[in-house]
Amino acid sequence: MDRVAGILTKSASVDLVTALENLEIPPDSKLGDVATTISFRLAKERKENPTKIATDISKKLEKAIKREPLVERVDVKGPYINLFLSRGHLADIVIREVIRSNEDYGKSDEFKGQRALMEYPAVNPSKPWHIGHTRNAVLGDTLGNVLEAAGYDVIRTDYINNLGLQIAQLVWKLMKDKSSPGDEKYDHYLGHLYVEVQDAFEKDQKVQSEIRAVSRGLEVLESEAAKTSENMVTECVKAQNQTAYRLGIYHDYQIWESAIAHSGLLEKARKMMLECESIFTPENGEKVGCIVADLRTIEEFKDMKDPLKVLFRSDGTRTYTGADVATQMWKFGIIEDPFLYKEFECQPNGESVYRTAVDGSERDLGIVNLVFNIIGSEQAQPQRLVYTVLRLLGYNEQSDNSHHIAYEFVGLEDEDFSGREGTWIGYSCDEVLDKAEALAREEVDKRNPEESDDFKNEVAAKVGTGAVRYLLLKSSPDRKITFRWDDALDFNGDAAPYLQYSIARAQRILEKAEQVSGSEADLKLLAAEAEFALIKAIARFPEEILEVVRGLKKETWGTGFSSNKIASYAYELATLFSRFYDSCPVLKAEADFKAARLELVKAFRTTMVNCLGILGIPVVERM
RNA sequence: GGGCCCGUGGCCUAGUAUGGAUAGGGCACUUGCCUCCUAAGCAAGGCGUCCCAGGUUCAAAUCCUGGCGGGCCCGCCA
Repeated sequence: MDRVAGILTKSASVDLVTALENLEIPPDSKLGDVATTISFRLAKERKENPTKIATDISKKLEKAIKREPLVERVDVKGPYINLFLSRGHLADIVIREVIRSNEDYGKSDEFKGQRALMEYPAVNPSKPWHIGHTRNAVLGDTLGNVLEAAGYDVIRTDYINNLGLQIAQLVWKLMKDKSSPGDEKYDHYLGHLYVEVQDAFEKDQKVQSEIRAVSRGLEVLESEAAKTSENMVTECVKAQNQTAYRLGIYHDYQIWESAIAHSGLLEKARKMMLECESIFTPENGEKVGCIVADLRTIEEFKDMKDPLKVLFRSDGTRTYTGADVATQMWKFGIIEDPFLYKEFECQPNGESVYRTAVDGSERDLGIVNLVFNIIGSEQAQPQRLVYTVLRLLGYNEQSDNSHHIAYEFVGLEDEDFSGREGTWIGYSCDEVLDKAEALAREEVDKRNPEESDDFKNEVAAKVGTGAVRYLLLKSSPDRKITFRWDDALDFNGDAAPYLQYSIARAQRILEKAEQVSGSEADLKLLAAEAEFALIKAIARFPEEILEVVRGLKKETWGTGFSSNKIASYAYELATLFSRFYDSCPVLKAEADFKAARLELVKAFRTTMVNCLGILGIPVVERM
C-alpha cells in the first residue's frame, strides 16, 4: 500500500497522506488489486470531470510503474483507477517478510513505550462466571493481546469485590448453616446458595438486619465474618480462575475491595477531592453532609435528576462512584500506590497472580498512560461520570486516557441472566465449555478413532474453548448476543474449528513434505488466483491489527473495540487457505511449484497461528 | 423529561468512523465433488423495501432531520 501510494503521490501531484486516504481494495479482485478514488476528490477541487482526471493520472502512472516492479498494470474504469500488482513479486516480498518475522509477524512497535492497565472481568466472588461474564473476560483478554501486539506494555488486573451485599448474604448463610460444597465446584456451590439466600432475605426482616450486621463485620479485620469471608472468597476466586484458565485468561493483579478499605486510598482521594472547587459538602438541602461533585456546568450531565453526584455519603462512607474515582486515581498513579501485595496463586502459564493484602509487601507497578475498564455498556454514564470527576480534579490527560470498553450483554431468547433469580443456571461458562468440549470430543473421535484418549481430550478441550471464545469475539461488542446452543455448538462455517482446521491441514502438508529450504524456492512462481488471494490476505495481517488499535477511540457510549474485525480477518484468511488447498496441490505439484507452495503454506501457518494467538484460540495441529 | 446502543434475505451477521463500482459472510435449504496433502472442507444455486419518511450529494446501508420498533441508563441502591 505504501509503495503504491508513493507512486500515486507523484503522478497525481497530491501528498502521501491524501494518496493513502484515497486508496482502497476494489470490491472484486477482477477489477484490480488496489484502486484509487482520488479522481473524485480532485474533481471537486478542480471542478473537472472525474473520468477525465482519472485518465490523465493513469497516463502518468503508466510511466511511473515502469520503475516500480511491484505494480504491473494500470487500468482505468470510468473515474476509478485500478492497479494490478505483479503476483510473483508480491509473493516474494510477503513470504520473505513472514518467514523473517516468524512469531513476530503481525507485531509492531507503533505504540512502543506506552503502558496500559486493564481491568476485567470483575465478577463478584459469589458465583460462577456465566456466559455474559465470559464475554467480558474474553474481550478484555483479547484487547490485551492486541495492545501487546501493537507494542504496548499491558498490566492485567481484576477487581474482587469481597465487601458487597452478596458476600454478606453468603457469609451469613455459611456462618449459620455450615453446609459444605461436597463435590461441587466452589463457585457453583456459592451460586446456588446465593439463590437460596434471596428467598430468606426478601421475606424476613430479621434476616435482613442480621445480614446488615455481617456486612459491617466484613470491614473489621479480626471479625468472624471477615475470616469466613476471606476463606470463602479465596476459594471462590480460585474456582473462578479455573474457568479463566480453561479459556487461557490470566492476570497480573487482583485488587480486593477489602484491601482498598484498609489502604488509606479513600481518605487520600477524599482529601484531594475536597481541594477541588466543584466538589464540596452542601450545607443544606437533602444532600447535606455528603461530599458531592457539582455537575451542573457540564453539558452532558446537567439534565440528571440531581446533578450533584454523591461521592461520599453523609455518614462518611464512599459510594460506588466515589470508590471508582479513587481507584481510577490509583490506576494512573495520581495517588501513590497504597497497596501491599502477595501471591494469590501460580497460574498454569507459569506466572504468578498477585492480590492486594494487608500482610503483603510493596510492588512497583510503574507508570501507566492508559486505563481500560472492560464493563457492560449499561454503565456508560457512570463511567463517563468517573472520568469527568477526574477532569474536575484537574487530571485532564488521565481523563482523556480513561477508556470504558463497553459491550452489550449476553442473554437468552426471552430473558437475561440474573444471579439473584438463578437464570444463569445451565449457562455458566463451565457448563457451556463442558458441552462444547463433549461435542468436540465426539467429532474428534469420529475422525481419529485410533488415537489415545489423552489426544482426544486435549484436542476436544482446545476446540471447545476456541469455539466459545470465537463466538464471543465475532460479534461487534455493541451488539447483544442471544445465546443459543445451536450457534455455540455449530462447528461448521464461521466458527473457531474452521480456523483451527485450516492450521491442521497446513500442518499435515508440512509434516509430509521433505525439508525444503526457503532459499531454493522460487517464490515468483506463486501466481495462481488462489495463491495470489491468499498472499494478499497474509500481507494485510499487520495492518489489520493496527487498524483495530487505532480504532480505539472514545465515543459517548464507550471506547469501541472491534474484536469482530480480527475474528473476520481470521475467517477470511482460513477461507482463502481452504480455496488454495483445494485448487493448488502442494505435495503432488512439480518440484519447483512444490517448493514455492510449501513456503506459502508455512507463511500461512505462521500468520494464522499468530492471529489465533491474539484471539486466544488454541492452535490444534491435528484434529 | 433527558441521554446511549441496536434495526441489513427465514435466522445470525459484516460493511456505517473517513459516502464511491454488482450490499459481503455464515446457519438452514437445493445440487455436484473424498482411488487425490484431513469433507470440521470445496464448487454451484435460490433467498434483499439495507426499519420508515424527508433532506444533502455527481453518488447514501453509510451523512443530516423527523418518526417507528427493541434494549439500556439517568439513586446517599449495589
